[in-house]
Formats: sequence, C-alpha cells, structure tokens
Amino acid sequence: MTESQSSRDKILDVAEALFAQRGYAGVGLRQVAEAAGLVKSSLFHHFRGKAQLYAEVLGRVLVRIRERLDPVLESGTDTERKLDRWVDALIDALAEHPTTARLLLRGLFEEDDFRADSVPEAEAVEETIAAILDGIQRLLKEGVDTGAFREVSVPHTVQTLIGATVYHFASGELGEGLLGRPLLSAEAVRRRKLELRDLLHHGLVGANRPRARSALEGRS
Amino acid sequence: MTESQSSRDKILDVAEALFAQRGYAGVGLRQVAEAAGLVKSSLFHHFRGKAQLYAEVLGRVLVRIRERLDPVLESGTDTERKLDRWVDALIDALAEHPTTARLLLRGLFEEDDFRADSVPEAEAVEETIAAILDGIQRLLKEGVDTGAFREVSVPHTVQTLIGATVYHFASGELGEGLLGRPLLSAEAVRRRKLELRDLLHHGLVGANRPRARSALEGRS
DNA sequence: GTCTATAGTGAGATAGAC
DNA sequence: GTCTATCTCACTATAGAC
Repeated sequence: MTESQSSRDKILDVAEALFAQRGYAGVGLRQVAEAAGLVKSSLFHHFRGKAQLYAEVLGRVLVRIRERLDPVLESGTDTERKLDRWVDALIDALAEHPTTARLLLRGLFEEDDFRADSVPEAEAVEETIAAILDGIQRLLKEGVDTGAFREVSVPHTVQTLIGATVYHFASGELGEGLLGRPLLSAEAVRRRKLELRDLLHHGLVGANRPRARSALEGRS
Repeated sequence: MTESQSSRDKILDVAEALFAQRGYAGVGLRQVAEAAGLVKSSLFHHFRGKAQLYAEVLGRVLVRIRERLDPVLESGTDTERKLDRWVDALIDALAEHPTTARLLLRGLFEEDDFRADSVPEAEAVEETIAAILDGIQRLLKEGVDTGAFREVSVPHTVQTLIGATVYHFASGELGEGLLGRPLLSAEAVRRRKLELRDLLHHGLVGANRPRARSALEGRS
C-alpha cells in the first residue's frame, strides 16, 4: 500500500484488480502495464509472460487466505467453534480485498483458458488449493465422526461453504442489488457471518444437544 | 438436438457451450463459426455482433430456467414444500445441460466485459434475472412472515441458495475432485438435492414445529 | 530496469460476389 | 444465406538502445 513498493509488487497489485474484474482472457498486458505506470514490454522484465503473471497473482491471494485459515484449524477448541472461526476467517479474508472473491471464482473457470499456456507456477496454486480443501474436509470429518455434526456428506458441505462465502462476495451487482448495500460494507460482512453461522448451527450441528443460543442477536 | 435445426439455432448451441467453457472474452467468433460449420463472416448474417450473440445465449438459458421455476411458485402447497420443489427444479434445470451453471456464473462477472459493447438484448436478460430473484424472494418472505421459516434475512438466503446450487454445478474440476465423480451423474445430482434439502430443513425451518423426517433416507 | 520499435498473429467487423 | 477478401485494431512477445 505504500508508494515505495517495487515495480514488481505494483504490477501484481494492478494485475490482481484487473484479472478480478475482467478475467484472464479479458485483460491485456498493455492495460496492466499502463495501470502500473509502465509500458507494455517492461512487464517482461519481471514476468515471463501473461500466464506466469496470472499464476503469481492467484498464488498470492491463495497464500493470504491459507495463512488466515491454518491457525484456526490448529487452535485447540471444540469442532463446532473451530468451524465458526474457520468461516469467519474465510469471510474476513474475502472481505479484506474487494477483488479476492472474484479472482478466486474466476480462477475456477479460467483454468481452461490458462492451462493452455501452462507455467510451472500453476502447481503452487493447485497445492495451496488442495491444502485449504484438505483442512476444511478434515475439520468436517472430525465433526461428523465425533457426532458434533449431522451425518452430512463432507464434500457436499465443503461445496456449500464455498458457495455461501466465495460466491456471495463475488456476486457483484447482483448481490448488492439484493442486499441494497455494498457487499463489503461492515454491516453486510457482519450480517453474512451471522446468517451463515445460524444456518450452520441449525443445519449442521446435531439437533439433540444442549444449545445455548442468545436468541436473535441484534437483527434489523 | 435434431440435425435439421436452423443455422441460427446451431450457432446458439455451439456458442453456449463455448461461452460456458471459455467465457465471453475467451471465445472468438472464428471458433464459434467453425464449430457451427460456417465461416466467421456468416455469423454476422444471423447476429449483429459478438455482444448480441452472447446476450441471446444468456437470455435463452435464463428463460429455460424461469420456465421451470415459475410453475413451482404458482403451485398451491405450503411454503416449505414450495421451497423444496423450487430448489429441486433449479437443480434439475442446472443439471439438464452441463453448460448452464457455468454460463450463468460467468455471466455474473462478465457484465463488465460485455456491457462495454452494450446491446438492447441485454435488457431482456436483466428482466429475466429480476423475475427469478423476485419469485424466490417472495417465497422466502412468505415463509418468514407465516412463521414457516426462521427470521432469516431474505436476500442473504437467496445468495446462499444461488451459491449452493449454481456455484456447485459450475465448480468443474474442483467439485468433481471433491465428490470423486462427475457433478452431473445421476447419483451426484440426487445427493445434492438431498444434502441441500436437509440443510434447509434443519437450518431454515423453525425448530419448534412438528417435523416428520424419515430418518436417514438412504445414505451411502 | 525502462524505453522504442517491430514482428507475427488473431481479433471483430464490413463489402460485395454468387 | 454463405462465401472470399479485406480493413483496422489489439494482442503476446522479442530485440536492442539507453
């Protein structure tokens, strides 16, 4: 965020914003260069080409997310609280930069477009995704095995969690039209956590256990 | 599906598949033309340009979906069953063509790319989206007002439903890696409906009402 | 490390013959 | 309604001066 960042970081920052907004195929290196205050060919001094730049952008945001999620999984509380914290941490990560969710969701699709001109850096991206998925799957399995959660399908529940978080914050104008406010406003983020937690606690958590919910915590 | 379809329909079909796979910016009209058995310039006899072709593709799948959802909303059962049927109908619509979910989710993002070269046909797309969203919002509001559902936020719940359905079937390799089978296999579609219904019934439906669930309906 | 210049390709779109 | 030919523009990438 400071003005004394290297050209390389500046390029990554503007490329992240552009790829999130217009996608891999929709962004030209000319755009990226000019937004970074350079001329197009100067990019090739920092990155081998478009595909590598994209892979580095994607890898950077995935690592950012993983760094927020891993500590939650290692914390020593009960499974139910760990899931709450995991979801909150993911939402915080997505809400930190307005481009993150879109970049991730687009990344899911554009693998086709960009695996064509494949680069070795793409492997690091896949590994980080696998690690994140592995973490949440272990957590859910632990909950199901110990009876803290219903006997849900772990993969399907992972998909639901991704949809409820990444899709939501990537939904742009459609989501903002529904909510009537910016998706990343403090109120909307807070409310998203609350709604999702309530859904999970009534939907995931076994029904025949003592449950101390502070009824209707500050609804509008 | 027959071989005696008009060139126009053939173009729409192959464009739908290509736009779903590679996105608006990622598809060239040359690809579309050759996949339809024509040369590029022949497309311009049927469509004014790339943006209009894309708008018509998008409009067609949205109308297909709306035609499946509207009858559910007009059926005369209780709110809870209507929601179940609405979700099932949406999943059936998404599972009917393997391209639908991706096309829709990409459509959310690519509005930027393609609103640039704006076409009047885009309005019909917006209207169909608005009608679909209005329908599910009314249904959810009815459920909250009558006490059939918890006091959830209607817009947030719409977002969760979209994420749990459209995202899921658009998730491609990531989703298939998680589930270990094709997303559109009969078993995976059946299971998705079941998992989502269970989540909603334990999460959306009020907890202090008589609930006759046929315990563990055929889990693997 | 950034620049100018340029190669080489493919894009969307138009004109007009058949 | 489909074709060939062509226009203009933007793209990724490279070469080489400074």
